Amino acid sequence: MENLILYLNSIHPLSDGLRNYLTQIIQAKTIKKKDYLLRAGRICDQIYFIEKGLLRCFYLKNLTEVCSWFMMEGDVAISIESFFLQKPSYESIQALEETVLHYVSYKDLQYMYRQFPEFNFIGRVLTEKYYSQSEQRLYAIRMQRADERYGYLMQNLPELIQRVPSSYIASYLGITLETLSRIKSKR
Amino acid sequence: MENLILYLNSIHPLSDGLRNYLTQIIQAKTIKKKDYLLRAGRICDQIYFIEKGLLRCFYLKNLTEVCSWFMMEGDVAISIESFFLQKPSYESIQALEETVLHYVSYKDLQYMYRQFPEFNFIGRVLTEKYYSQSEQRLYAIRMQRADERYGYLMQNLPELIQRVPSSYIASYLGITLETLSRIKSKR
DNA sequence: ATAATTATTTGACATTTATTAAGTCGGGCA
DNA sequence: TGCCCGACTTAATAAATGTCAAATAATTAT
Repeated sequence: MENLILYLNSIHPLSDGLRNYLTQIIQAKTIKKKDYLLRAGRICDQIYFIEKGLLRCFYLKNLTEVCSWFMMEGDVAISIESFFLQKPSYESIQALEETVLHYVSYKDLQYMYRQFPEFNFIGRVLTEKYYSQSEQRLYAIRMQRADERYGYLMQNLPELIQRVPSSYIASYLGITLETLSRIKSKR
Repeated sequence: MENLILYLNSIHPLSDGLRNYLTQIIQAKTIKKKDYLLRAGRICDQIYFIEKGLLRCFYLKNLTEVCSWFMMEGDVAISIESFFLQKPSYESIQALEETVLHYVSYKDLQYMYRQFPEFNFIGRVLTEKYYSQSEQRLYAIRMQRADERYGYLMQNLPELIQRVPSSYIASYLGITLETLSRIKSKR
């Protein structure tokens, strides 16, 4: 938990009150490989900070799973629309490795935003950061040919390709496992 | 400008100081059809609020333009990564119709975030809102077949299809004008 | 109104990727 | 050891979309 508090403090100094409050309400949790952090249909009402591990975010489309993204050490894990709008999630979040998390509830977070105005500064900066990353992904996903999208991932997040099974990478790239296999063999 | 201030106030009440400051620094501007709000290569250092009109955001890819999104009345207009990270933009923003805007500079915005903590609340809420919308777009863009992506746009933003020339819609959907034309004729 | 320009549609063919099916590889375990 | 299972690869064919070219329709300027 110290890590997380230090990180938040580096964005904007935390008042003693906020620091104490955070220390009291931040919870910890470890989930095993294949366990779910969120199941489609439920409202994402916790915001998680990943200490260690790897998660995938996916949804069902015509009975098959479509991988929307991966999250790892240092990332915040939520289902964006579900958490921000507090509506049922269309996507699920599942651990691909044993994962260590810290988290707070949506309610506690809103309470902090009201009670400790400086916390909005931190929330804003983090939201801007993840929003920027999401735009980068949108840019990458928009590349027309599959081998270009793979190349972009290879260039920018080679670690993911190592840690994530090919089937999920293919799903994320919007191609079949077979096409991914052919792209790899051509390089 | 009243509109914009009322809108901000509805998210979180503005202190008198903030309201006065805003009144002083918000600028207005009208740009004509085909004029640019931002050119690729430059840093996006203004954040705009669209009073009336329509803009497109696009970038160059192998000598051809790729449309990344459209923005209209009530939207905030920036190039996300360029503005948040204050780095040169890969995309340009151009008016598709005569457009009336209000805006403030990045510097003024940062000043307000420091000087008027409550403004972070508003900034955070708006960032969350646009982030959610961006995720929806990502979801839509990820649909495999072109006719599904078109259908999604038709369902959720039929007005765009009316106001935006087909070539830009096709570019946004990641297909050729010819394919879009065929999709339309099949419906 | 008319010509000139631009936008959209249509057709024939090429390329990319999906689909289906079969084969290979490597590790866990009876 | 050897068999079984899951993960990955390879091949043949089909479907979706792109490319190029031409025709038609709509818009703009004179």
